[in-house]
Amino acid sequence: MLTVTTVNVNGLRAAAKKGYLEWLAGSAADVVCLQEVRAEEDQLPEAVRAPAGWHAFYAPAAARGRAGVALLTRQAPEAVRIGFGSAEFDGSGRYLEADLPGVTVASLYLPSGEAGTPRQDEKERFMAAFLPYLTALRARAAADGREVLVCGDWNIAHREADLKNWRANQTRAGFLPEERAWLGEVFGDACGYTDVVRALHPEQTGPYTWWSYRGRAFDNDAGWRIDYQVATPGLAKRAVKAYVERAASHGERWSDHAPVTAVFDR
Amino acid sequence: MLTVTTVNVNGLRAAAKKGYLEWLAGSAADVVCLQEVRAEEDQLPEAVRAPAGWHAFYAPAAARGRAGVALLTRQAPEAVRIGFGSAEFDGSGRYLEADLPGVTVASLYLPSGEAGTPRQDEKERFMAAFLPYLTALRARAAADGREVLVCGDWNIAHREADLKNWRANQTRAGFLPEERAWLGEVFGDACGYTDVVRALHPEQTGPYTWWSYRGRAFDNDAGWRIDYQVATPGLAKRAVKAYVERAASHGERWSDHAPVTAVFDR
DNA sequence: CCTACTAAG
DNA sequence: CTTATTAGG
Repeated sequence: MLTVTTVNVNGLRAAAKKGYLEWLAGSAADVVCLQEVRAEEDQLPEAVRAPAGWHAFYAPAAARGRAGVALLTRQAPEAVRIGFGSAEFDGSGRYLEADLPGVTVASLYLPSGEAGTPRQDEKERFMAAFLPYLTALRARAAADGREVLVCGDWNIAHREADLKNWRANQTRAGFLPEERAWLGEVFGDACGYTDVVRALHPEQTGPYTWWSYRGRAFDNDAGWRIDYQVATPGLAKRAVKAYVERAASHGERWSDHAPVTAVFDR
Repeated sequence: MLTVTTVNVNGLRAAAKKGYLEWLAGSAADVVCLQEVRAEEDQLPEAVRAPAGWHAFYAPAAARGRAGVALLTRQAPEAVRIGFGSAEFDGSGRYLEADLPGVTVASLYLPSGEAGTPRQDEKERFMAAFLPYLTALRARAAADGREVLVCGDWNIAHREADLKNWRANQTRAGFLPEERAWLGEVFGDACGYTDVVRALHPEQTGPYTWWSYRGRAFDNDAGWRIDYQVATPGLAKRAVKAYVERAASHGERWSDHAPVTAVFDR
């Protein structure tokens, strides 16, 4: 079995003060993908930076306190790589991948965007550069006899079932038609990846993975499913279980996102 | 009797959440002078902006969240003026005065400074501009048959008894020789004001009015006396009592400064 | 609303 | 250490 969890921690230092380490201690995952670390390695307490029993790898953003992805693995990876060959984004703390036996696992933090602003243009540039990489990655992995799993905060809800108020959000970043279409391409024949959670739960609403801190979004379950495990078909077929930890195992919420876990047969 | 209190609140919004309003409700003062309000009037809850039973006047800084002085009076003043005729400082939220029957009361927040930096130059420019104003204010008030009381955070400890570790602080802003000499001029014959608390307690160490939030300054009583009530001699002679509220009446500390109160005979 | 940053104290 | 700011989410 291979168990993988992905979670946007919304600031690893803050999360660690609110229960992240207790959650991690109770996790049975083999690999944990983190997004929005928002810290350099040397800003993290040792127990947070490299928890006992884990190998930890970080891809911080050049801008202090912004973005940042990480990977925790129980077994040492064969290789770890930062970025996806983009001059603009490789130093932005948004993509990190590790080769484990038979599978490449990546931690992705796609830009959030904001409709009608330069940050939406940035998101679109990221999407434009990342789709061909995903296609090439799948081809490369297939040639090597490997599977691929790209976990993270994709900052796009794919379909109407993936967010609470889809009608009101059709003009908001994260549910724009062009964003949904782009994610459709990721899951389409040419690119060829599978949405692991949706494949196992095709009729379910959500499960949501993010609830804004504004208003009473969490209490009202006004959530979005924007965190995904995106797998090559051979790996997706081996998925036996997938779930979102809406209620943290240890009391309070330590992020505005919830951990998304998938279990794969070997 | 006229009772006047001055206190640097270090952010009125934060102070209000920690006990300032409860302290004010227990105050017997006729006039309260506030410094470091750090808010526009419209950023303050109504109960904080204009507490019941008080007339409230504000002189905010042009830079949001910086400096800012205020005056609370139980009786409506005859007049209220912002600034002291300085193009550089009148919009900086550092000086506000009100005419009450027979006395002009001012709330002053002198720049903090930092030795060897441009902020120390700014402090020195303020001092250079403010001393002649104090002299003129006294003359003008005398001609009108009024007394003057300039209350506030002067950001200078006058003598060795006015801070805990004077030896270690001789090169630090707030106890530099030129700053001490300048305050000596305020209290000297040419300018002619009196340090009300020191006049009533000539032999006492302190009483300190500020303890840094850094380290354990408050617990160790490593304080400075930098908040003063500075009066014309006729008013200073009427002072019957003066004290510093090191322990807030209502439990916890709501500022790094303590209220300084003086009671004057009519 | 929340987490970072930075300036100021 | 604490208060604000701003940017980003």
